[in-house]
Amino acid sequence: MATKITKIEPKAHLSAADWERAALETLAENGLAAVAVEPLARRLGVTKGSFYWHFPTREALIQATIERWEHDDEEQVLAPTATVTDPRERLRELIRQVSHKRQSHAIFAALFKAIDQPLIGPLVERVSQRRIDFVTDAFRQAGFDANTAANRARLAYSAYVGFVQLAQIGQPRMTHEEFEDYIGDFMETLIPR
Amino acid sequence: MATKITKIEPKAHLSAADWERAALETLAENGLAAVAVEPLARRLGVTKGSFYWHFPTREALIQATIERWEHDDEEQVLAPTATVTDPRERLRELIRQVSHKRQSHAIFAALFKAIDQPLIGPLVERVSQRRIDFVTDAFRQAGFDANTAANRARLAYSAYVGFVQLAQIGQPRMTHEEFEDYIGDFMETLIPR
DNA sequence: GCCGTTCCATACTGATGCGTATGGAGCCGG
DNA sequence: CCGGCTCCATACGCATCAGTATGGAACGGC
Repeated sequence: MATKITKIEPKAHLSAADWERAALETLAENGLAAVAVEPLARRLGVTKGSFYWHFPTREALIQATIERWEHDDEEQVLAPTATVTDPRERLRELIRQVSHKRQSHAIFAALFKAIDQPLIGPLVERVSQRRIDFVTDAFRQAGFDANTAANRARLAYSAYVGFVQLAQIGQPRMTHEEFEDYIGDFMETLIPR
Repeated sequence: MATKITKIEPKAHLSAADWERAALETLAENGLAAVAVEPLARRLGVTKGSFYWHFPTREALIQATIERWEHDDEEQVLAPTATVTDPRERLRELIRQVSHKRQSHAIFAALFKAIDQPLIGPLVERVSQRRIDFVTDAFRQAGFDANTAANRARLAYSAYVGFVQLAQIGQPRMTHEEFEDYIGDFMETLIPR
């Protein structure tokens, strides 16, 4: 009767990867603070006796979880669009790719909320640097001088980060069409023709 | 006798406003979670016996603190620039005003981190809506149609929110001059001439 | 000087989390 | 079929924080 949030139940035996998956989901849904041993154990239908067999500490779980995420994320976002040769089209493709990954947005927003944590701050910094560099390169190849390209990349990435934050409160109360229109204006404003 | 982290010490008697000030500072420095009764009491050099005389609960302190902030913030940011008649110049003035308020950025970032809290989410939503509306109006007066103005305002506000977040990790590792240059490009890109 | 109000200290309870210690159930190779 | 390995349950200890109960010090009005 009591809302148990999200219990997953099955599976006789858990693996470390199971804990990491549950941790990432909980991170996206309820933030890093909710990635706690006992609540996770309840969610998985076991007790923390199980957890401490797979991981030495909570920190180790978080470490493993975000490392996996960092790896997967780069592989699925930057790498595919990097193959587009035309820099403007590459940027547009990146924006199209990124703008629809809602689960990814939730995770990224949760990471920003925990940016003061020792494991999370450096992570977000690494990821952000890579992404900004990626976008900066594209703008340079599109004809901007180094300085202007860096500024434009900062602006674009800031807008992305801000959007992800605002999406949390449904602030841009937009329909799907309005959103597509926004993305269109976004690209037209930031990417020169 | 050992001084704890940022102890404020003096003052024989505290008022509710003293607690609210300490709460806002702690919010900016260490986030909402750090706005806890006992740590705050330690910071103020008293015990929580004092706190519970001034406030019925921790939530009441947070409520009072953010209400004061919301009021002061609107009065000090939007109201002054609203008097500028030319819409483009009004936007530029707003950007200039906002871009240098570091304490305000820290508070706003902390609020976003706690956006899932019942008191904070609606607050951020109210404030964001006001600001976006303010900017949208300016863009419309600058000649944009309603739809494009709304999109441009969303973009500008998202970039602001994202910047505030990124400033936390010193991500835009910029000198003062680089920052001014960025703000210049920011305005040139988003505000038509 | 007495007294009540203001402000705070002390000492609880209860909840929740991390981490540890230990034992026990099930399965698998010998 | 038995000892050992894997995986987990149970029961601790320890810490932190919200909130309560109660008493006490200082101070002003009378």
